[in-house]
Amino acid sequence: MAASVSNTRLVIRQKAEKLFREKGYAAVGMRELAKEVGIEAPSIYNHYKSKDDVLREICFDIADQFFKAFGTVDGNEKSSVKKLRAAIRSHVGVIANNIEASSVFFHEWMFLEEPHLAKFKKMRFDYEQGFRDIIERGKKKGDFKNVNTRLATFTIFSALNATYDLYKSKEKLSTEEIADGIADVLLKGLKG
Amino acid sequence: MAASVSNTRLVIRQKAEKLFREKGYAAVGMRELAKEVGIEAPSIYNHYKSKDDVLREICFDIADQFFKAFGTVDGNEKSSVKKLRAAIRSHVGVIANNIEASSVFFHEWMFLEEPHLAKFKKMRFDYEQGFRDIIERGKKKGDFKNVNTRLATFTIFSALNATYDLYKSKEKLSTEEIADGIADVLLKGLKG
DNA sequence: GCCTTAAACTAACACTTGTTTGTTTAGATT
DNA sequence: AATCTAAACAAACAAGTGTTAGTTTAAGGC
Repeated sequence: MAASVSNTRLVIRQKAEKLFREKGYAAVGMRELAKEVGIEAPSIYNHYKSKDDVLREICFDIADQFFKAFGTVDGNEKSSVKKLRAAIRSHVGVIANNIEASSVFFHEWMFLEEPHLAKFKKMRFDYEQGFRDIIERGKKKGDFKNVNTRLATFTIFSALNATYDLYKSKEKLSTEEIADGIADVLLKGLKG
Repeated sequence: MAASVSNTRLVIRQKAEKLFREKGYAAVGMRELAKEVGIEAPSIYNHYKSKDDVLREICFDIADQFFKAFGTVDGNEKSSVKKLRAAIRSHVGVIANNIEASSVFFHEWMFLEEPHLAKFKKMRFDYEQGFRDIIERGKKKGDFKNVNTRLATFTIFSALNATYDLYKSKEKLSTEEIADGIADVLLKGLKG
């Protein structure tokens, strides 16, 4: 039941995620990708229309996951601090469940071809807007300091989107430790 | 006087910084780079040994600047908070003075060939160690909260190394505003 | 006016790029 | 057993890759 996607197609995608992350999209050839899968390059075209098609699937699948995860953050009843914490946890959770793919999402999206590139940029802006809204409302309610919203959002995403590096390092941290650790630094600050 | 480096060599480097940043090292060809300079591809080899040679000069020059800038951070008399602030200002200052090149430094170093790649990694580790030391000493002195040093350093560098994005955006911020704004968020936190 | 030298050029090399074409293989369906 | 189909393959395409060889151009010092 449910042979919805062939196994080969899935392997192609997983190996693409790994290779695109390791070497960058432009530096990975179709023959190299095929070899990693254990087939010949033209066989990939039985499963994907083009090289760009593989990248597109990776990037937009992660984008969907970010939106879905943010959708679970409760809308109105929590405090801004709790809301931001929940959003950070959701975001880091998606990265944790898609370590290689999310790294590709963050660093290789620029190789998407139009019109998908424009659509991607819009989606990312809309997603980030959710975070900006939390901060704006939090500032008005007095939950947050009167910081520059853009600078704060920027700092948050910079930290969150680099968490890939933490997962591949020696000192193992759980997703909760990473999410809460970063949230602590961002919310309470370093100063003792 | 002081025709130490020809003008063409400098233009090659500047255009390389721009193109490597825009499209990624692997996606930029020597013919494309040459065209941007206004010469033919083989002429580049009168000034640089190879494509990798161009990337190497860009990356290691920025690395030197980071070390020199960190060297100006006063060693012993300041509080840890002031020391961290000074280090952040120095770091952001280097990025501000080398917007394109520092973006290449952060995203394209992986394309360096050995043995330079290994040397680069070591330099970066040593540089980051300076920040880890500040935080460690600050924690011992009670200037900082008892946070996870690695997580804190990670958060700092994630934010600092993405500042390139702030410079190319519409809402113009000065280097001081960016450095102090990020430092404020990191030190004092968002919570009001 | 000649010689040197730096830096440009054209032409080409060997190889790799993403992709298409046409064919074969193997497994499932009838 | 015959048919259909998904998915593999080898061969080849045109274009592009970094780089080298050999040559020409142009400016400066004697």
